[in-house]
Amino acid sequence: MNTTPGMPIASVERETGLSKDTLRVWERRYGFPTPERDANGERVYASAQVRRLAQIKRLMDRGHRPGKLMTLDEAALLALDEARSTAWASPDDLQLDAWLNLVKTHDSEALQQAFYREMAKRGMARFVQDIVAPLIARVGEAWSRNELGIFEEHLFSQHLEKLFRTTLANMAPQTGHPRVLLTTLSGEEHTLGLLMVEALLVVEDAYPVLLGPQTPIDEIVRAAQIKAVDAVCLSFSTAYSPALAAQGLRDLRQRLPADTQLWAGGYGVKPIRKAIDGVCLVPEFQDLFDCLARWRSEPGGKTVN
Amino acid sequence: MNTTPGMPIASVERETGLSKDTLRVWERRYGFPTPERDANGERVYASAQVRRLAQIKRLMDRGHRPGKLMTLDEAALLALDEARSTAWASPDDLQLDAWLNLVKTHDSEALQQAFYREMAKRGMARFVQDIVAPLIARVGEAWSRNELGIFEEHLFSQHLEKLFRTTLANMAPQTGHPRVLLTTLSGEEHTLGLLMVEALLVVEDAYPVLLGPQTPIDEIVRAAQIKAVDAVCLSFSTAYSPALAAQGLRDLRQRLPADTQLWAGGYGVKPIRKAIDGVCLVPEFQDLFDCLARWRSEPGGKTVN
DNA sequence: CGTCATTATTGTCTTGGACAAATAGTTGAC
DNA sequence: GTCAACTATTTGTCCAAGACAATAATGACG
Repeated sequence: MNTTPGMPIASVERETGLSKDTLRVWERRYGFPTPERDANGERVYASAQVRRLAQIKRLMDRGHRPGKLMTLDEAALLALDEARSTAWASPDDLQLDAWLNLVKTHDSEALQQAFYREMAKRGMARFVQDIVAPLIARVGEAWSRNELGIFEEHLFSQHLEKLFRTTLANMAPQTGHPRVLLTTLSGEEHTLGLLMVEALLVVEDAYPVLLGPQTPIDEIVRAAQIKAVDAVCLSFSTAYSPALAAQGLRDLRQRLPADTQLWAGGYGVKPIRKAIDGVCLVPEFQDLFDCLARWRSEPGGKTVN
Repeated sequence: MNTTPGMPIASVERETGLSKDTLRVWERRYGFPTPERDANGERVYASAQVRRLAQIKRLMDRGHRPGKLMTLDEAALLALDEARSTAWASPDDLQLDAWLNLVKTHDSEALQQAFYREMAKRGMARFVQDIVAPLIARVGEAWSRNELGIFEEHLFSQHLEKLFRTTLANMAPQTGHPRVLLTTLSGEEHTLGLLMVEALLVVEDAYPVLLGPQTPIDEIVRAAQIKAVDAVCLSFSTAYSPALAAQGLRDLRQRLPADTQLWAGGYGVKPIRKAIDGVCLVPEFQDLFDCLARWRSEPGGKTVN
């Protein structure tokens, strides 16, 4: 029996990354979503609507506004999804499509081998920028289009995690500058971004200190002092609310010593338009090298205001 | 003169893990916390109260109830923090104390080397059961007693993750029976338990499929079918509500094919008294070997596709 | 001492209103 | 035509007080 019982609002919040408040206010303003009610009068969302909400969230992270998206039908939303895929055509696109297919068909061994081969061929920096980052975006898009499920996405993530962990273990740096603390704020649980940054920093002779995800702000401050790092680098995925990210960065910047730099990277910082004082926004991996170069050009690593 | 002007409710939610709703209802019911208001009438929490909220949250995770905790003063809370769970001494206890001290003093290199040495000495199975699992419990206790911070706990977890990932990568099994899917339910984000189980399964010639944490139930079912596993193994940490775990296990058992076994492990299943039909509870690692042996002795277990 | 029914506790959901930050649209000066 | 400043709209988050179901604690009874 494949009955679709529907989910409560808390599950929808977890699945889509849209807050309960947002879900309720959308229903009030736009007339979408239209959840049923259970015996207790609480919202019960049909799974088709949850999928659509996730798709809308993806499109919003790309810059579209909810007011416009709500008026569109299924076909129009799908057209918007397709639009960008074709727009960003690059020489590597065919290869990425082939790999996306390996993900869809759960061909774990072929995928793993292809990863190692391509990393050896291009070197770490280009591998991360040209292959891994776009492929992660592709997988996310495919997920939002319901072309693959959470299962495939998790398996894909596990392969990448394994790849980076083993590669990094073999590179094992015990020295280098600057020393960079890698973590995320509470609520951001994606680790892959941190691993990619760690790999890039290691090949650039920096010394990353990987702390894992979800560290409260005052613990980040304490860790930065104890580990004597020159910079703190945070990662934000698309799911993280830009407003929360900006607030967290301001909080952290205030408590962190002035001579400790603060970098913020990942797709989640792209929607942040307004620059935050004393925070270096790193929306693309390329910008990470700029941050690194800027630190190295400064006298003694001291920040000059 | 307070250097920290205070934080909005969203930041407190992020820092403490208490929902906005909970924070507001506590204020209404118990008269704590007592945030100031800004010009717009929105709550502004003093950092001292945020620290106290975090402390209360820790005590609640250990089983205390908020209604009692709210009436206590600073000293009484600290007394509860210090209160120790009954620890029975074992020959390895001194060694565990020494290692806990390495965690407290952030001596990463010494800890890592001690781990590898001890694993080589005892073998994987005994290393996991006698050293890693008790040490994780120790670290959890020390954290709840405020003897070490989230920073130290994160660093400790990262070392263990690195250890297991690299060891597992080198063992890299491509075959073996039974095939076991490893994951957690949504809401349980701890991965270390899964990695330990994976290591034990590999040395026992089973074939684990690591899916990572937080897979929705219907995706677990789909993954089990596609990967043609003989069993699904879930992990629950102490933080996970036993009632939620039991409910999730019943739901999953109902949707999973009858010939696919369901194992549930971790400290989180210990409080589950009532056996669940068709679910094998694995509170200790030793019980995992029993499950494995039982599968292998069953007539259906020997059939290889 | 265990088992069942009752009572207390506690987190989450509800509604509808309000407002500030961000974005879009408009006007005017150069 | 370009850029700046001003106004209008959009949009996410916060607030209040009430309600209820799930969990834990308590008491009654065999």
